[in-house]
Amino acid sequence: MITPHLKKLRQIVTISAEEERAIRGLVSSTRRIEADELLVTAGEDLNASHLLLHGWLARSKDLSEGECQVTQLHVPGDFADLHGFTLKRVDHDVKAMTESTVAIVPHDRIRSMAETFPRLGRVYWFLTNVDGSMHREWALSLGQRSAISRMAHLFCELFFRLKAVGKASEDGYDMPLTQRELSECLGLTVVHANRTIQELRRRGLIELEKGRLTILDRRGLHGVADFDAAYLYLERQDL
Amino acid sequence: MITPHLKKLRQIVTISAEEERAIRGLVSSTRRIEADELLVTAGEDLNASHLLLHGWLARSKDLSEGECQVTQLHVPGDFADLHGFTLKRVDHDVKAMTESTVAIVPHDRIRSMAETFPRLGRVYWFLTNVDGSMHREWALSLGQRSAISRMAHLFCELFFRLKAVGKASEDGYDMPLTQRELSECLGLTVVHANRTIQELRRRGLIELEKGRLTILDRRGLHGVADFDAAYLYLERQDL
DNA sequence: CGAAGCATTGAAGTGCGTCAACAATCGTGG
DNA sequence: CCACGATTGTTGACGCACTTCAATGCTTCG
Repeated sequence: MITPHLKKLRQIVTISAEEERAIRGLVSSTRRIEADELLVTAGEDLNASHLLLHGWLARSKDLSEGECQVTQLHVPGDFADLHGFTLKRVDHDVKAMTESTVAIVPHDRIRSMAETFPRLGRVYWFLTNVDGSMHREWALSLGQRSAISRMAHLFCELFFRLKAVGKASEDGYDMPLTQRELSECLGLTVVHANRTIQELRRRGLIELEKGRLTILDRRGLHGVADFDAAYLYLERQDL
Repeated sequence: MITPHLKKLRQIVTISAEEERAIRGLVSSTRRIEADELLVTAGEDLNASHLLLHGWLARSKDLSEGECQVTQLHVPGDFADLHGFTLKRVDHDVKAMTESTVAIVPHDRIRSMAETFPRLGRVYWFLTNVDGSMHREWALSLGQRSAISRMAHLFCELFFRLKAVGKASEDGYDMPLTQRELSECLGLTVVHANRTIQELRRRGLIELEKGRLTILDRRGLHGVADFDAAYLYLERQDL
């Protein structure tokens, strides 16, 4: 059930059988949510975090006038709001981009796991710090990259992250986001997101249709994006 | 010496005498660095983190063409790279905006402190999660706010953060950043940053000269910024 | 006193936004 | 199975916020 999460962890650190039991013991129950449903609302009190088992989620923030910015996307194996363990209330919404299933992880279980297995505590601290690293890369995108470079960069990031949980093939992956949702990740209008995708197609870098992204020229896409996967910290860590 | 840091912590949680000793024991030495010097370089291996005692630092990332984005500013009391404790190598530079003094905190000391005082471990985990929250707010700024709103928002954020360590007065604070550095925080060109500051002045919201920011109309500045301090998590926490 | 960095200004350009219409696709119910 | 409305994708015309380039004064400091 939490297989993608364990798969992701095991690429970073070795997990003993005992630790695996502790991790599996974190989950109290699961919950299914529909596309567009809010899983967490900004400001609400939390006593559990959500581990994504199936589907895609997004963290998003709104301005009072209604403009929406997605600050991170989540794919299976990700914790959508592990930082809620220490923050208790979170500064953003978590919404479902597709119909999804999440595992509910009560905070008191994380706490006792971290006290029993300090190394696992550091592993989960590490995961929230990788979230921070992704946020910084997105800030770099939003502040300095052009629309086409931002779009390319997002496609590259998702490719690496999905590959890490076995959800990408060599040439692409299933992409359930609409152009509106992509535009909310990239700080663009829908219209310009559309033109940007067309330009990526025209340059022969990608194909995107019927919920599937095909990367035709990975080298070229990385070039446009100025992409370097180091900020994802996918390789083995000593924690 | 680490007074601003303890002052900041004590607004969040109560610190016992024993815990205070542990915190003071984190510091192995101090280091002074000149303005514009790099304290940490993206990708280098770290075995210590840096607690800022005096001065201002910035986390910044560059594109290969040279465009620079500052992803966070640091004021006294902040850890500039506490996330390096778990990441080991960091995805950004840390550079000095002014002449500064930092305390060197070896990672093995953080580790043993977190194992001896699990609650302090959570407090420091919390601090890195607040960094994440600030990153998300900056992403919202960069993606959705106009230039003037972004600038106003940054001034508001710094006011609250400096007040928390006793470095702001009721009407403003010392602002050592040049317009170029401000523009790097906000994803603007220097020229437009200049025009944006002038517009804030013209509206009677701020004064800015000789390294001092005076907030003439806090209500008005918050309005332009669409500012809500909740994302800074400055109030008391139960950790 | 001169050089270097910083702030300011003007003029012109452009990447992306806005508005509006239409086409394609999808989900749903009859 | 088709009809229907709703959502999503696409296109064109036009506008504007911000950029670019270039020049000038202002400050600081050796």
